[in-house]
Amino acid sequence: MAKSPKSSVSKLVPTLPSVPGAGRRAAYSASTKRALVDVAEALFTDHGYANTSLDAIVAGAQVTKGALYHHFSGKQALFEAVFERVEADASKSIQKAIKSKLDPWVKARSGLRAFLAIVQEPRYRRIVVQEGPSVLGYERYREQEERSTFAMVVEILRAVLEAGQWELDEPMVETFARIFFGAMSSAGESVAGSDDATAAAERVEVAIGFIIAGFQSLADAGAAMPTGIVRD
Amino acid sequence: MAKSPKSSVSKLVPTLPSVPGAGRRAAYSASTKRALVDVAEALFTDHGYANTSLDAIVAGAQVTKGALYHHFSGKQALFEAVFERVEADASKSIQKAIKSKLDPWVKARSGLRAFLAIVQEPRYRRIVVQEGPSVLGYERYREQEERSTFAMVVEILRAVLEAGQWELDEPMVETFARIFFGAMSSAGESVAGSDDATAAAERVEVAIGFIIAGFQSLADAGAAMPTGIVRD
DNA sequence: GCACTCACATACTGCGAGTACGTACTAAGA
DNA sequence: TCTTAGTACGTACTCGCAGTATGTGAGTGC
Repeated sequence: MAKSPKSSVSKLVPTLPSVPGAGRRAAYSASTKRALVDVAEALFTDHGYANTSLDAIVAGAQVTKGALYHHFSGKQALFEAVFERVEADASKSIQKAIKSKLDPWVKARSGLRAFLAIVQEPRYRRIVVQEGPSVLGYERYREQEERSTFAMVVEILRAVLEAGQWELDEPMVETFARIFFGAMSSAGESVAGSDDATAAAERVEVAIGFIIAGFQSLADAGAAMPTGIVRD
Repeated sequence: MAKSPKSSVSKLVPTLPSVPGAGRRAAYSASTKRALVDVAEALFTDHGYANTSLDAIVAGAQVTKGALYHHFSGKQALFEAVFERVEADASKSIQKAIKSKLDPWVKARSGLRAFLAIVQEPRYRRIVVQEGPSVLGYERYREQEERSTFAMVVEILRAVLEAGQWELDEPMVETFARIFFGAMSSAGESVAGSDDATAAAERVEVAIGFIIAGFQSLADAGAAMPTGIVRD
């Protein structure tokens, strides 16, 4: 039967070649792939991964399951594509906020603000924070974060440590980064879930600022990073 | 048809009445319900929520879907029962570790150790940390945490603040608690995912200990909690 | 001893992910 | 320009699984 796919043409024809792998063919292909990711992102954000059917996604993108399974190996792979894009956007946003900042403390504060803004976006909360670990599995989730948002935290942390004349070995930097990253994520949730997001964001800034102030206080007192573990 | 449920009898008969809502009837009922939750916990932990079929659960518990749907409204409700039990156990474990500790700093350190131990248990990682937010949805997840593990953090934090002569309003305590809770969860993950869990746990203790030291340093310097927000 | 209800068991339905296969269009070579 | 190969889909199906409708026998209160 197979009626001609007139519908697929109707979904915004891209300004033809424009891409390296030129040719109308490749352009159309990229277009449908993007359409799938776009629709999937919206539906996953609104209804969650489990409550979003592939039928709904392909209907929204005006294609069929054949197209979907041509571009992605399955539902999870599609989710991962969405996940990566959301993460990449977040990463870029933070990057933009912290570059050009020279003072590491200012850098840290700017990065925090950028992150707090991002974590209030529904798509980031739902797709990355909420569903990410469950859908991708912890391993893949960690791998993804490692080279995006988490990398930003590490970068900022290194700058701060260097400025504070502190020396830490790699595992310890990693540990501190984890702690800050977790603190920020959780704090971000509290901001996003709050009635007055602005006020909540300020409280978080104050709280983390206080922690940082504690660091500075230690630095002023000439404290060294503890190498041993303090027992009761 | 309905062959007599000889199988259901074979799954460890409970020491009969023992419960308030006595009678063999209630005892059997409670037994099968527990069996369902037990098996579900094991399977959810091993294979995750989505990859665990109800058929597998009822098979493991030696009952049928009829029994499951008699006790629970659905798969999600069963998961929630498992979730609550895991959380309750964790909460008890921490409670046990911190009660009897008078010094608030010691209390905090003990609580941290207990938490780091718990977060290394596969069932807690998988069911609470990884799948919880996604399966229950963030609202229900938060509600559950609020009155268990998170409550412990708040309790400890209050003790520390009181000892430090610091005064914070409620929202600010909440904010700090969120931050610490997030830091600990994330740190716990890093511990659980590490090759050498013991060493990783020590690093986390050192790192958080350092943060706490910063607080103490501020306290010694007679610092007040900042009420305003520091701009760049 | 009888009615009643609780605690299940059985059999079925519908939805949704994944698959097998067919087809139109297109880019490249002759 | 015609052929040919492969890409980018569309169509139609299967199978697994959550949820449902309904039956039934063993306690329990009277």
